[in-house]
Amino acid sequence: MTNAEIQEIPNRFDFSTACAEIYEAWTTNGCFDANVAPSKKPFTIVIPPPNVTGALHLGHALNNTMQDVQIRMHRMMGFEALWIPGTDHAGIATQAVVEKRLKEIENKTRHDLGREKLVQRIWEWKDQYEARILGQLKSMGCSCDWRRTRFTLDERCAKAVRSTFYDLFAKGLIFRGKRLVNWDTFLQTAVSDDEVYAATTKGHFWHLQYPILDPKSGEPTHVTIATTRPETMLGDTAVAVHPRPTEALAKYEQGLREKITEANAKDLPALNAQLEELVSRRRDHLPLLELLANMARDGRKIMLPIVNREIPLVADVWAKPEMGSGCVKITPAHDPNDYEVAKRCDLPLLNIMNSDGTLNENGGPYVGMSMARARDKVVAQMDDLGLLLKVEDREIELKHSDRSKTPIEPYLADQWFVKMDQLAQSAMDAVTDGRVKIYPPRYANGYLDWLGEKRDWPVGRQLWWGHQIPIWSRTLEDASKAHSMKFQIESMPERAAGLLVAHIEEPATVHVCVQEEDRGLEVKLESLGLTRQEDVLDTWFSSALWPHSTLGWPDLNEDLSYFYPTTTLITSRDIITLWVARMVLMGLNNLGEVPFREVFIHPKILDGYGETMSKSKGNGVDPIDVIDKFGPDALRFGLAWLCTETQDVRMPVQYECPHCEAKVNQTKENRQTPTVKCDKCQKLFSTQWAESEQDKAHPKASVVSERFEQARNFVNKLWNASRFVMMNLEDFTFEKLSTKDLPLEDQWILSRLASVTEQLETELKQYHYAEGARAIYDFAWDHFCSLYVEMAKPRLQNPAMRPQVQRVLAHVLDRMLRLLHPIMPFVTEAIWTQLNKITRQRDFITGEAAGDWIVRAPWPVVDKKFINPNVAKQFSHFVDLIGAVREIRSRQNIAPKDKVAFSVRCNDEMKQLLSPMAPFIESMANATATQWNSNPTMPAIPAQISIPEMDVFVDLTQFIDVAAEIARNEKLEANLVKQIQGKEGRLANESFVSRAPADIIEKERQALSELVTQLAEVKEAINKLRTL
RNA sequence: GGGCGAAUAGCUCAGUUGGUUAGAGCGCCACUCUUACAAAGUGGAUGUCGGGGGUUCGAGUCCCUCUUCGCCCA
Repeated sequence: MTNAEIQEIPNRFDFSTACAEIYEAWTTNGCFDANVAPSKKPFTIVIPPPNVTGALHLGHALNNTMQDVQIRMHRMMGFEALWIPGTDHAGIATQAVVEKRLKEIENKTRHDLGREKLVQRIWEWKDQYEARILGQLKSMGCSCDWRRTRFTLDERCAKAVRSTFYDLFAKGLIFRGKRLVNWDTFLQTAVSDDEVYAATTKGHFWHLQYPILDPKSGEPTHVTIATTRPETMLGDTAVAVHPRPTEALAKYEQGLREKITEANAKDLPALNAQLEELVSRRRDHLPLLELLANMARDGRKIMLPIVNREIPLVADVWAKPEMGSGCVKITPAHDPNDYEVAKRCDLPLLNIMNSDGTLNENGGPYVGMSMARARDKVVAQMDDLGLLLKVEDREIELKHSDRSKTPIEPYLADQWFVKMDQLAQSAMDAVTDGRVKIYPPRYANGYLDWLGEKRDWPVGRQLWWGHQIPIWSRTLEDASKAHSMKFQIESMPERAAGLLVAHIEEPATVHVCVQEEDRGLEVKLESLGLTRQEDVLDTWFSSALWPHSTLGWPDLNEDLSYFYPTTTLITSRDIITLWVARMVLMGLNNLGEVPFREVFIHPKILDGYGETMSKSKGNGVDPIDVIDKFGPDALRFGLAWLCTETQDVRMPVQYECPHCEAKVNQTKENRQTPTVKCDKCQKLFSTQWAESEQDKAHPKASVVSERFEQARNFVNKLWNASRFVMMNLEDFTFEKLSTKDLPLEDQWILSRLASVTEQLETELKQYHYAEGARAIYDFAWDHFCSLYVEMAKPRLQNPAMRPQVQRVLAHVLDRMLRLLHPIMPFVTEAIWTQLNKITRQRDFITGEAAGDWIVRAPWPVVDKKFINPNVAKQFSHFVDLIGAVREIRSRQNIAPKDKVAFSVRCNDEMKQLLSPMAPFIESMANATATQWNSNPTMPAIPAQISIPEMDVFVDLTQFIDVAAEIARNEKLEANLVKQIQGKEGRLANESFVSRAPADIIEKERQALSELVTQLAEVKEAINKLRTL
């Protein structure tokens, strides 16, 4: 490259065109491909597969940047670095989105379309979003091995899922049972606890009376119960009362009294009121409860109104004597607690609801009605019957489905489960014994607590989008027929071949699990009257296999044995239990080996109000918007800078007005509206919510955050520093430098470079991204650009010095680029390419010529002999001196073009050290030192600054602004007085002097005496200035 | 109700085993187009470290407690 060409390099890095080209070049040259390489150590990461439900937001950008930094760094370090990309089918979420659109646009339900056609639609959706997501990752610079892109519903994953399911079924770890599930009546599927959120809503507490059948004399004629869901009375199969109310009440009272003795004043009145109420309850109500408990033991029945069904009065501890009437209705098929009661008391389970949320034939007169409508009817009828005692207003914690936002109905359904006890234990052991390390370690608690509950995992979903459960079933008339069918099936040759397993579910259902896709076998089973289970598997079932299914398991190939276990998993804290824990137990089950050695949990990105970003809230930021405005390197560096260990990242975001480019803060009010009016130009722009033609006619604003400006500026700084270096490499000659006889500034920058290399490496390996980013930022900006490059300027003008400073510049720039590459891959690659055009020989330590791609360049190896704390200390004197002169200049308002003179009071050693730096003092502070000695002649009008081991006297004869100088000194004086008082106070304190360590006391004494000297000098200076 | 975390400059965040005058970026003020960079340079101002107690010669840092916020679990 000629000098003229270098001069033409623009002074901004044009990321908008360059990055796509660079990325294209990386991929066509196979820079991200990883293959089995026995001579190298593998470094493997599987991507937490993003949902194909929607596009990626900044949280994903953070997650993937953190992974790419590790992958790129380790690739440079010589590992065979593999990053496997892919996406997740996200069963319920994706089906819900597609169904919702189907309803909105075509007014159809999934049943109008049928299973096959709906699934087809979802595949189309998936194709569209998968492409978008992978495109976003590429725009961010993610260096995945794209040849290995997987999807949790693709054939390979399907095979892994099926093998796993079959294996667990064969081991007896999969079973079907009736359970109460969270039923989403809109989507008509069970949803797991983590797909449910609770919302406080206004409701009522209805007090109802049920007549007692044939009460004996002295016995009550009715029991009173209270409920927030009166319509469920239709499904009541008992009323419960506590078996030993006196005892229970006494125990409750004791607890309350204990609480009162420990309570603080604030809570006391409420607790005392509670106690008072309890006492009166014991007096007035307890006899009735004892009577009812007796009646329950005596087998008394109750006539359930409306449906006129006899139900028993039972004794069970679930009925709390301290609450309400002390009696509670039992609806086992529609309430989790009641379900437990029914199991204890052997009560029938009566389901009153259809899957669509209407009442079934058990709903008596209200069959076919929605639950909500039935509620009104039940209440009205009970009122007519004179059985409605009262209605209270009450706030209720109501569970809602996260996907459809409709209230959850607890619903009794057949459900498939994975037995968790052994599996959970294996995953707990892996963390407790350190085979899997979680960073930061505090997150291990939640993981262990959750697994410790060992709750069976409900894996069935009543959906069409997902891996269909590979079980064919038939319910026979009786157990013996079931057993003979099981025997018949087990006699088939496929059984011997290990392709099927049959189990009996009591009393008379045969379940056959089929090991792999085999239409012939399926037909055989179907000819025996078996049908396939309709349910699909929970998405997390397939995600749990991700670290090994992506590597080809169940085929035991080379990739698997080389790259598995993966090295690290980088993810967000909200899926530690749902995903991380399940990957560990599945990896152990399937391969006998943990899926990863380390787990790094990174912070979450919140909006300006501290809320998590989400598409539905409208506060999500598309990383592409940030990339368009600031470039991918700025996005990445900005995220790394923010990625600290303890804090989530709060990120206020702005709309950028497409008319005038003004920033409009995103608020809770405007983040969900289709259009927003610009504060500045008052014109309307549209947002992601614009749907109507009218709204869409306004240009769309991108959503960005000012947080990335610093990083964008840093990219630019780096670009221009590189440009400067390249402009000065025209006559560059390479030579390996000896470490001896280097001038101080060269020693210093090489020392700093070695230190920062070590520091960055250590920080990044520990996932301390923010610290690493800060270290390299400070080095690049403050040390390299602001100091070293500035000091290089006069040396470059000097023919004798020019060759060496060129070499140091080239060397440091080269290594600095490599250090920055994992965080800022594009700009470093762009500069690398330019540098290659000038010279490939830049590293004077190794002497190796640079390769074509920085992405494949070796990571700089720290050469500890360059680390020199002494030089760093010496150099800081120089920095102090420059700072002192500049401060005087600034305070005195001396124009930059005006040269000043100064003298320095210092010892001989300092003179030896700093007087050779005269050219730099000249170029960086436009100042000349006239004297360096222990007793310099004062200028006629001096401005004095004391810095460690030196007093600097700037000659102000030409420039004096007396008032400014007095002000500066007075401020200094006040500051010194304050400090002196503090120190004198401390040293006058008897106990400080007697108890503090001697070195601390000595330090204080010395500091004090220096301060006293300085104060005297400042005072003298002020006096002198006043005489002028 | 239980657990984890947070509260430091106007904003977003750092702050090592307790030890001089608590830092960064953005923003703010002043001055500068000095031949890499005005997305820059130089200098400057800005803090009752959430409140209250305690331990200590010494607390942003350790302990207790309260308040507020976030997340997880029940």
